[in-house]
Amino acid sequence: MLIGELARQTGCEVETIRYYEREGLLSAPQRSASGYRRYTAEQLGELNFILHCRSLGMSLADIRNLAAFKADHQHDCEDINQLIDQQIAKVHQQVEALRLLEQQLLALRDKCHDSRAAADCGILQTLVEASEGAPCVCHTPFGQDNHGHSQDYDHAAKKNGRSNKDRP
Amino acid sequence: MLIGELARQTGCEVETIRYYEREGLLSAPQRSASGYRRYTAEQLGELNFILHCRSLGMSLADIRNLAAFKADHQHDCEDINQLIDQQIAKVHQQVEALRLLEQQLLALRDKCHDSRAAADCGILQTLVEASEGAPCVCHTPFGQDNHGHSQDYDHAAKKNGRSNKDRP
DNA sequence: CTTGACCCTGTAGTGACTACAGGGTGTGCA
DNA sequence: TGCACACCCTGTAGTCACTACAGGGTCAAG
Repeated sequence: MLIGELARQTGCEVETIRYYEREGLLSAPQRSASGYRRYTAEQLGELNFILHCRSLGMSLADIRNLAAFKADHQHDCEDINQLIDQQIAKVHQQVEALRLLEQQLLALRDKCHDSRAAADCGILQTLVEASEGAPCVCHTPFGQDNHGHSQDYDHAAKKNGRSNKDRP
Repeated sequence: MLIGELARQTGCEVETIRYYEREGLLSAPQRSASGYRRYTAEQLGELNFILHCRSLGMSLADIRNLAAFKADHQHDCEDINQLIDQQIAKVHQQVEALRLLEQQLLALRDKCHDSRAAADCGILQTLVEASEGAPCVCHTPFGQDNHGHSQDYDHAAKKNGRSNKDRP
């Protein structure tokens, strides 16, 4: 099977497949006389494994590790469990950070519901005052006196990633 | 004030400040005879505004827009409200996607609690079977018969971002 | 013989930084 | 005066997981 067929069967883009090969995640396939990649069912499984792990939010480095464990049948699976535990912890932290963020944004949003001039906008005023050192509604949503900003916000929200599906 | 002092006062790294200037978010400061950047209190406020917005998860592009609205006092603040609404929607989506992810990982984790050989590890087995087309516990956590993987997972978790705080 | 779909390599772009290299400046101290 | 050392400068390249081209080659059908 050629790379385009593999792409169709897995829903993975051709260029992503080549990228995984370059990164050493996917084993290099045999080549036809003209240099075309020829994939087997085994490699289809390999790619599906990678995609499944990716859909669980694992990094390519994690997947590389997992694949190594998979190849080494005698390896103590405690390492696998740990990898999943770390992934759970990471995702859990992100959920918590983002939930806090959502609360902060909602508190900020509550500062203005009208259509006024920017100069009178409660949201903008709140943001400007916060930048001048005032305690801000968005970072003190529950009346706490916390100076500075949330310490454990880890920029999880900075990537507004999109899947293949919601692209036009 | 020199750039190092501004960095200390804001908790922002020197190189990030220069980056914001390059990106046009922070106005270019005056320079000393030897070319050193000299910042005023106004620019301190400007940077704090940016950092505050960043801590709310806004992109630099959003912050650029917001700063433009801020400068144009007569601008209808409906645009500001909309920007915050979009940010809330984005964060909310990410929270939902990550919560689903967490459930999936927990379901997977439940497949193995022992210390066995990798060949017998329930987690690994589940992942391998899933890559062979079997319905997987992690992507059918509630007994549904959903083929393929979660459609609205938007790679929110793929950036395992770290803040300044948790670096060694 | 041409068309058009497919394949190849290699490079550059994304976002929001971060990390250097290789140099210049400013201040304090011996 | 010489030197150490902290600070500053520009410019470039790296991070992650792709994505998008450019510029070319291959292959089957009509």
